[in-house]
Amino acid sequence: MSSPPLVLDDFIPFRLSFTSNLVSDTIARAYETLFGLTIPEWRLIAVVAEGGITQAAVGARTRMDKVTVSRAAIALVGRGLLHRVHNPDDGRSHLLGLTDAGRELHGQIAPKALELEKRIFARIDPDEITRFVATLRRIDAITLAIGASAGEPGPHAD
Amino acid sequence: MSSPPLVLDDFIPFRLSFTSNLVSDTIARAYETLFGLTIPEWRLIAVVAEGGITQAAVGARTRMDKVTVSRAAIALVGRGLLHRVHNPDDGRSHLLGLTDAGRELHGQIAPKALELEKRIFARIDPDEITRFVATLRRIDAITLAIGASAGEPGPHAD
DNA sequence: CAAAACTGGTATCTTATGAAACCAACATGC
DNA sequence: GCATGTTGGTTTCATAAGATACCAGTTTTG
Repeated sequence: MSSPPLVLDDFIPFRLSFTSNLVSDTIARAYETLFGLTIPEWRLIAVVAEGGITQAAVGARTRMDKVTVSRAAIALVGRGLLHRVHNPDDGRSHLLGLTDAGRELHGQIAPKALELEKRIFARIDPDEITRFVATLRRIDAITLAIGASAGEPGPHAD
Repeated sequence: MSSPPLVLDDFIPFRLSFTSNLVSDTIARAYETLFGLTIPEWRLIAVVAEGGITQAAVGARTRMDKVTVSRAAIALVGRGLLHRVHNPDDGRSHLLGLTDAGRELHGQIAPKALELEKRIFARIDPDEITRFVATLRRIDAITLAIGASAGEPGPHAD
């Protein structure tokens, strides 16, 4: 009845976290030095660039804490990269959008991000990557289903 | 010459971080409520259980910051779960080991961790998991190789 | 339409994490 | 044996993140 020995090195949640942190740190460093952006800020720009969206929606899509989103938004508005327009459908929320400056920054940063991604993943067989991402999504679904009955908080780095 | 559009949802570093955080948070919550342990503390116990080891070695294996390791060690020693013996080979470092209480706690926690792991990954085909972990390790190797020439800091959650 | 319950967003407080400075114990070179 | 540099570990300080409480608008229900 005894369990198999637990070897941290083979413990999947550990491996997942390990790799994620490795990649995140590498990328975070690049964003920081290249554009002076934190991960949440970068995420916000990326999501808003895909179309006008409210903070709540950003939180839902990225799983960032709403406080984190709020702070990132304030910072970016302060830097003139983001603007808000009153949401006609809901007086509480504002629709976020990129300013010209924001759009321009996004124009610079997006290719850079894709390049970074490529630098890491280019050496891996495309099929393998496809399967890998599919597995990630599967894990998401399962974990969300489990977490729904327990607790379900949030993230940080890329 | 224009890049493909960047969709955050398909950006692999984001997906990786997303899933990692999801899993980490679920597990962290369990450790916290069940055993009053933080992730670094739990990691420390897991690694030390595999054999006497110094803090520096823990840091190398888990990629935890040495400060984080230090704090976790202090906390666990304070709780009587860990003890240190002078390292005969090096007067600066101590060898960490589990106390009886620590060993007992580990005996409880390890199966629980494996069970949690199982709960998430049991529904996925074993081959798929094997490939998934292999890809994680491949990404580690690549990222480390890249990061070696740039920056290379540390982690947090499981 | 007023009271109750809810939701988007922000301000405040607490805690976790990393950077940097620091101390002690090695290791080398001379 | 002693200056110089390095490494294990802790303390201190700055900051990022989440929990909580809160406010202002919104929906519900009676």
